[in-house]
Amino acid sequence: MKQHEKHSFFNDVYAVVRCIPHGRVSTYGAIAHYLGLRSGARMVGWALNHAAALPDIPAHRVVNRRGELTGKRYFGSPDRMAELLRQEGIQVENDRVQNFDIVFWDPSQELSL
DNA sequence: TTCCTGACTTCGC
DNA sequence: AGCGAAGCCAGGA
Repeated sequence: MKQHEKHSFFNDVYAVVRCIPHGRVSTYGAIAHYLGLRSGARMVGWALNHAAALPDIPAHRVVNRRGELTGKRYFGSPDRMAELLRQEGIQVENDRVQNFDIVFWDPSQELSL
């Protein structure tokens, strides 16, 4: 993959994450699938890791397919990610998003481009 | 160059 | 239901 394409992939991930509505969450796999990657879920997390430095990327709204806060250890404080979600009205219990099927936001279903 | 690792997902037992 | 292994792609050593 060329440098320009990688840059574009990063931008796409950031754009989708920025579109996640307040109080909703999405998953790595859903974003990867929306971007056309077969199993690029790990790449989404990898891109988000680099996006952690950017303040306007709500990376805390991206969890794994079971609603688990797998990326919490990259938010500085261990409970930072859970607190950010709770501030948006999302119930978090034992590092898991409650009512995940309700707050789940699928870009390929709700984001029409 | 090869080998290992990872904010994941899916399949099999 | 829960756990382990494989598949996946990109970067770093």
